Amino acid sequence: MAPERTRRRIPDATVSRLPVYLRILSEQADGGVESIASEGLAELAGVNAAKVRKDLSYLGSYGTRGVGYEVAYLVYQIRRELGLTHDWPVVIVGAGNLGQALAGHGGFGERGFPVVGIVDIDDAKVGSVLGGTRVRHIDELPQIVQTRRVNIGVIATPGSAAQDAADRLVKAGVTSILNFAPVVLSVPRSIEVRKVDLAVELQILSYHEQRRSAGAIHAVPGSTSRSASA
Amino acid sequence: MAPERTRRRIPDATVSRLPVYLRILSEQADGGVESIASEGLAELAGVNAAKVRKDLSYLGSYGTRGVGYEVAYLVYQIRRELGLTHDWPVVIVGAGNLGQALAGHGGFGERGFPVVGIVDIDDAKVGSVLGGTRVRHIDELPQIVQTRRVNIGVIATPGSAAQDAADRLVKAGVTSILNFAPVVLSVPRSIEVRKVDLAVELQILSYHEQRRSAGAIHAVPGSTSRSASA
DNA sequence: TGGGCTTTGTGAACGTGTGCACGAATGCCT
DNA sequence: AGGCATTCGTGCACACGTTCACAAAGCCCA
Repeated sequence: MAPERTRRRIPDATVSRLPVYLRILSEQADGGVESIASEGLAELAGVNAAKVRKDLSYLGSYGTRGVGYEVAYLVYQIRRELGLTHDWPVVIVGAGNLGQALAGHGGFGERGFPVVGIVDIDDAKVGSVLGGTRVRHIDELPQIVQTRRVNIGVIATPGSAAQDAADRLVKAGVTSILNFAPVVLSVPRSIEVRKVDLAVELQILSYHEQRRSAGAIHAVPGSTSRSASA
Repeated sequence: MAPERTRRRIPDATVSRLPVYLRILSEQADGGVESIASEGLAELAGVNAAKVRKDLSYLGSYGTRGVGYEVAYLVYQIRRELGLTHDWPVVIVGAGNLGQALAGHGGFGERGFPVVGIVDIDDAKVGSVLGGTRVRHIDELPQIVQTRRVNIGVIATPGSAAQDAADRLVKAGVTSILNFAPVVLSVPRSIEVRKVDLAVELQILSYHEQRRSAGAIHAVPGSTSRSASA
């Protein structure tokens, strides 16, 4: 008895590219560009032009044939679709190296994700100030989440503490989690989890390096062409 | 016998899961587990058992029917396939917030990716010590890459400096890049690039949150089941 | 006004990834 | 030794994602 989809479902692959388009289009808008063709956007995004058109078509038909897309309007539509018309406060769990870097980074708030709380389980870390936010004890998590209406939590703890952090976030009412710990989290299915794992990324690169040195006695021929311009 | 000299190509999706299996299997080995079935590994990795078997089958047939996989041997095989039989030194470009966190993280070296250099373009940052490594000027990059035989570079600069960092890394001889800057890099096709973009991840979560609040007036029914055990 | 040029939007073909279902292989028990 | 329970390896069908190719739709200019 699934209720009718009020809105078209956008494919995951497209959703993951929309933020890239959005950033590029915003830059173009700042640079005074008013209109852009799928070809141009594709080059800047490093993808195929047909893919750009198909991706944008999921938002509706906002292009003009023979002309292209109006940058400002496209920015507005993508922002609306991604839910970026208002800020999403986030709370960071873990005030170690990574938590500090994330909080101090600044890019969060500027991009619509203000850090409204940092918590740690270690009393020694509580009280210090990171990026304008005081570190509080993890027991205060429910209060922070509820008073600041936080939906998104960031786990920046060591792997050993990540599952506990996730449990606490879920219990406090967070419904989306960005996990930097190298652990497969176990959470209710209704919770959206995304994982960023540096070790995995490096190991994937390692695979390709290994493959390169194993197979390629003769080097890849003339591959100096560039995929996109700066 | 060594039948095929041409190494089977492993699908990208599989390559990205092998590091996860590897971590889990290593933990199991440390815990004294000697044998594991695809079902068990699948649960720990949060994936389908058939997928695990298919993934592992690309390495060759290292399981025993009716029994499962020998953990230690599987660890060895995955490490070999991923090229983790030796260390891969990495160099970090950018000694800002993120670069400092990465260098100080420690997880790099432990996992076979020792940080053998950190460089920055800002003289003010040169000379300070991060995670046991002294920050050097970016002009020294070629020397570091060559003397330490570095294949992998990490870009931890602001977006505005990322393309320059990439150009310098490529020129210095690096062939794989892990990019944390929110920029689509333009590099020769022969260079392997992986991108980690916090803003993109948060915006994807935002999309799902927005969708949740837009469509679901009535909440999803009883979805408290867990996908995997801790 | 009409022809030509440009660029979108999308059907269709192709490629990649996922998951089921089942034969084949192996160990264990009687 | 033979039968049974278990688990791997994989063929197959389906879902998802990518790319091509082209008609439709718009602008510009003579």
